[in-house]
Amino acid sequence: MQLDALGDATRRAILARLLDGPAPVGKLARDFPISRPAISQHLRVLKDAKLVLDRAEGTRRVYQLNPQGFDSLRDYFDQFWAVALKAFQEKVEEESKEQ
Amino acid sequence: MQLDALGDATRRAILARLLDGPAPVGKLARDFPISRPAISQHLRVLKDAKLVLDRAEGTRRVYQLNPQGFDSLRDYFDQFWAVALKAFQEKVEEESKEQ
DNA sequence: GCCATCGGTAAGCTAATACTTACGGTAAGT
DNA sequence: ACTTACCGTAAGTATTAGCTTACCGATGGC
Repeated sequence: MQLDALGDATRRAILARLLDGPAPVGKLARDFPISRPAISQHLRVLKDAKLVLDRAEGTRRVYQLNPQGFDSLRDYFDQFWAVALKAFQEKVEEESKEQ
Repeated sequence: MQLDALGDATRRAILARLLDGPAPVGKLARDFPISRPAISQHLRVLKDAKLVLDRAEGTRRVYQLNPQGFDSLRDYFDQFWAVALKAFQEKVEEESKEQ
């Protein structure tokens, strides 16, 4: 589930960083106060969640956002949201009936 | 941040349960395989994240979804999504240029 | 007033997870 | 071929987070 991967502030920061464009692991590591292996581990979680994808580029490994994971997350969220909105609406109607 | 609260499967299940309507703590606890205090603790996290709100009802404490948290979460997500989409688009354009 | 129900919180345990250092393997440059 | 740069993974540690039991206060019914 994508939300498990998003439950960590560092991973969200990495994703935010990738909004500026693809970046290799080393560059990301330099931008963050934690070690390169730590970044690698976060990237693996994000990759498993399909939130990022990677490609080899010479000796570097470039990571970028993966639309797929965000799509399915959006679907999940929209669906939840639709049901919730309906529930709120019904509640409001009920309350106005009680008046 | 709401995403920290959503990073736990049990809390997501509690929220999904609350889609069916408001419920007191005890009822929620009976619907889940964990103890009542555990539910209470999850509810506190959800409340801090403004994803649920609670009201006293006699000796019971009834919890329900809080639109506020979902709104701000949606804003955050939409904003991220907009930037990401733009990034993808620019990348596609760049690639077609390179052809 | 007394007892039962309900729920929040504290304390403590355990398991998960985020981090570090150390190592190894691959690609590029000289 | 040798060296350098880059990165993933394994192993170990420490912090965090979720859970349980135990306790306490508050409300409501008798």
